[in-house]
Amino acid sequence: MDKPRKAFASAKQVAELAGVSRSAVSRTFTPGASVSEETRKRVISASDKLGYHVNHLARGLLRQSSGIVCLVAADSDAPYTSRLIRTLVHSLQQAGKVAMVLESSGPSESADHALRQTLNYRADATVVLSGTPPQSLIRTCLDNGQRLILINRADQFSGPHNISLDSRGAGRTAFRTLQDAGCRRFALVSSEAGTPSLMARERAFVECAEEQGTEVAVTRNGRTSYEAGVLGARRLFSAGDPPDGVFCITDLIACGFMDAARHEFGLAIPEQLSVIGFDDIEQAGWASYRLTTFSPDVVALAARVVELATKAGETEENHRDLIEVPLVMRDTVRQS
Amino acid sequence: MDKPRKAFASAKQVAELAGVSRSAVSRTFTPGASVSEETRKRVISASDKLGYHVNHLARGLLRQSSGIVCLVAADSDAPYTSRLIRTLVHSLQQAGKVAMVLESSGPSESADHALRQTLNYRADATVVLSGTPPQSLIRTCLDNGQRLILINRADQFSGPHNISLDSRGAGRTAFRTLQDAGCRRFALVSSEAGTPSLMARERAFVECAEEQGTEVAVTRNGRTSYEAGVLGARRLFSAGDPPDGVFCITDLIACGFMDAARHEFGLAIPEQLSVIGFDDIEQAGWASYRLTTFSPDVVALAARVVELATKAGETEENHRDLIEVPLVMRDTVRQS
DNA sequence: TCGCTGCTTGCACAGCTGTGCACGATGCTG
DNA sequence: CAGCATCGTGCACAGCTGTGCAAGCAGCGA
Repeated sequence: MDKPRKAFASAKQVAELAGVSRSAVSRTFTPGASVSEETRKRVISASDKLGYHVNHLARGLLRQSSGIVCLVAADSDAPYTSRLIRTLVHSLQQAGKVAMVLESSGPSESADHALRQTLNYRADATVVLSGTPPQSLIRTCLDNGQRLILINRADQFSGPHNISLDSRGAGRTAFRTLQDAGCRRFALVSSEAGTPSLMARERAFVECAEEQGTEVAVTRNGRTSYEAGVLGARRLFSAGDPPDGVFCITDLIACGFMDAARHEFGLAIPEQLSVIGFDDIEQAGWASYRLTTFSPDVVALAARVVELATKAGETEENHRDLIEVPLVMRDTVRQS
Repeated sequence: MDKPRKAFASAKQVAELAGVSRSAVSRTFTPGASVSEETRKRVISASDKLGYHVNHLARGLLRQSSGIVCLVAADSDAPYTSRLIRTLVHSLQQAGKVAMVLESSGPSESADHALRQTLNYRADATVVLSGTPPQSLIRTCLDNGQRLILINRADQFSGPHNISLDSRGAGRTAFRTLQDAGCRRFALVSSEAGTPSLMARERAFVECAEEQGTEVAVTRNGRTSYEAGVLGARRLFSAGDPPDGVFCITDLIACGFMDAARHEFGLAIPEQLSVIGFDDIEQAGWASYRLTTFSPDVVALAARVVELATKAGETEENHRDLIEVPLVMRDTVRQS
């Protein structure tokens, strides 16, 4: 190690080694700039020798665009969320951007601190996947001209792009499907998270039932998790008048619900009990579940996000996308 | 919008509004710097009014330390990997760093391009979770003084920090546990990924069996996934002499293996078949599986990584950590 | 009152890059 | 051969911050 100080080579050093000006080096690595083939060769040769890599911090400083897109999520290890994140990370890379991931769970003070990173690093855009970031921060993002993309949040903000899955349609379709399968006593298993998209699905399901003159037993337990489904099943099947058609607001909940229904209460699915989920997580396709569920097109969603995050010009205020979510029929709803 | 140009406020503007020098602003946001209470108040008031946020790009440029830690992974949506990533992201945030996530799957050319981002952004450290980044890039990282932390890779490099789970011990414990449970015909279900840690577990299990004078049926199928387990079961149970004690190299594989064994071949677990996994993913605890498996302490692992990524001074060359992984007994191994 | 000490504060520089502008060289055309 | 367009190249500036250094100022002891 003969250079303990300057670990990274700078464009200046490359220029000296190649015998050209620093501008030439910069232009070599700027697509569309005017450089002769001769000097380009020499610059690339020199930069390879020195292991030169353009410093994106300095480039971002000058261009007012860091190339960073922030993804903020809570519970980013949940199956659906992690799939979405992975797809986004991949798509962003393809588009020449890079993803910075922030966890917004935990004490709100620390989440607040974390979210400020998106401003500190001058992210080109911020994508809010879940969780409830303080409104004040969202306001701050908007005031600073931060491009903000909210997924599945029906909040009313003037400015950010909104992309939502059609929760309303899904809730109604879920009810009709269960009804068509011959179910009579309906239930809804949810969590206490109170996310806009969860609430919308709940409301749509219940409304649709009321239109048909039917009641729905609703149970909400803790976080949106496997355990929430287990607890939901215990509540519904311990009391009298157990349901035979259940909409679980999430696949994770559905898995817990089905496991408890089968192993604790000995119920047969779909013979005695029909179940529908939402998300189409990987486990929904596993042989132990074969869950009939709504399957959002995550790739299309990610593509749309990247498009919004990348497109520089148009700041169409208060843009809204609504994506329809098809129902995938597997084996947890009785065939009529 | 009265400032279409300069979206973000700079320290200079804050200084002007507060009637102090720009240095004072800088010092206000630098812990341990010398500022009077009077000016600090005025600076903070002004910066709140302007929505000022320190530009970490410029700060990183000057300090030669960006505050960014890169996490590179393949298949980052697999349950174990996503849990590890989430834990790392969280721990890094607590330590005042921020995580940049890179996907190294896909065509090697694009992965190569993605990995260069860690150099472009002058990351303080790079953590390789999985996948097989080209050796040339690792070399480049090291040459540039990049702090590199390899997890579960037994590669021989002089320089990077290595943290590994004790695959060897796990493989041996798995065999002994199955043997003690009375199993006679052993099998190993793995993937074709050929990751160092997988290979080490395989070898240890087979070696231990050979020491006892027993043979092991080994099957490897595709990627490390649920399907790999399904295919493994089909192979092992379609041929004659089916096994009664199986070590699945991963929980994901174990889930697929168990589902196929039960639903396609009607086998009872653990009565006719004992299964052990590795990773202790969330699904391993679900009622449908209740899998006996090895449970790495992800939180401790993450803490160690953060410690290595943060500690500035000591560059103890070629450091190696080996973490023991306890076996969690659930219900998939017969009680003797 | 004088000298010394300690705390603040401003100046100026460094850190690395992208790009407008001017200038020189080169090739093409009449 | 002259004039012009084209292309490549270097200079210098901007973008934003952290910090060493020197200077100013107040306080305190003799």
